[in-house]
Amino acid sequence: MRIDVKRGQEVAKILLSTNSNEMPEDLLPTGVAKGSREHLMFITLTVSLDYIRDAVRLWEASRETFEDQKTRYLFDPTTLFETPLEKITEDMTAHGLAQRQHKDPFYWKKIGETFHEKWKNDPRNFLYSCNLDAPTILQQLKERDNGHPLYPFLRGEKIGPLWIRMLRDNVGIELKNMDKIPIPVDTHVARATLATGVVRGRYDGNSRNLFNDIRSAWFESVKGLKVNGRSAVALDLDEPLWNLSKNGCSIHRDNATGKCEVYETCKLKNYCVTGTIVINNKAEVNT
DNA sequence: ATCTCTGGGATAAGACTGAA
DNA sequence: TTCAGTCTTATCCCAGAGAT
Repeated sequence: MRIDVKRGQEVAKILLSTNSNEMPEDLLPTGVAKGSREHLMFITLTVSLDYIRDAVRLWEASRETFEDQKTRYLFDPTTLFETPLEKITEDMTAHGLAQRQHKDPFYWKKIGETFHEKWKNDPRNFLYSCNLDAPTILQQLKERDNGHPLYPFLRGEKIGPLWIRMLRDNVGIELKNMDKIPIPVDTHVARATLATGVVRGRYDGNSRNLFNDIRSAWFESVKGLKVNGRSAVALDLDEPLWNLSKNGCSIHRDNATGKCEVYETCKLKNYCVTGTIVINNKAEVNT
């Protein structure tokens, strides 16, 4: 695969200059103050389940769970620590929050327990212990206890950087060295990157190597660009790329023409490439 | 003839595990 | 460290049954 940095810069420039669209995580549960500890817990625990499922519905289910007095405790680390797994499982199912009926509640509880036991019930203590340095936070998420991850689901290659971005964009926490954090590559970011030809060529195999190329592509492409008067970072492209694919590149994109349903109005239509783009747990690309 | 419903099969998806 | 395989369930698609 070839990484076209020049093209990446042009695409990034256009994406950064367009108004941001709403993301599934932007809506707060009623009664929660932006930037509060409750908000931070809401974002932190919900994002841990933000994979292999419809993101819009996940965040909806999580809001409902928070707004229900009977299940709100699921967002408090100390109560998670004290509550038996069976009860947590039952309550996470009530509003459709748990999709994988065993794994989701088990790891949700585990994350809560870690914040209870290590960080006095408040993830902000964890962030301060990392000196609010984004790369340190990512690295510390990998910590294990007797071989068991302390932050399961939060520590992954996609979720980790996604959490960092949400800390900045949603919770409003300023972190250092954000330029060192890779873009969280999910199917949408991958499809948008490939459909715009920023990474292109032939690929058939495990998607991991391809995703590495995509991360490099955006690291390189944002260099020298500005957004809101500061230097742009790769994370700034997560939201626009995600929406680009969600609303376009992945909806009935035609391999032969490269066009999708919103082609005519898309600001990036001049960058559409033709050819196969298939992203599953394997990737098949020929653009 | 046309609809609604049901169930089976395939598919998608990212983290995790364990083997190499 | 890398790679292949496992886990898990909503959703889509389609065939066939049954209802109108």
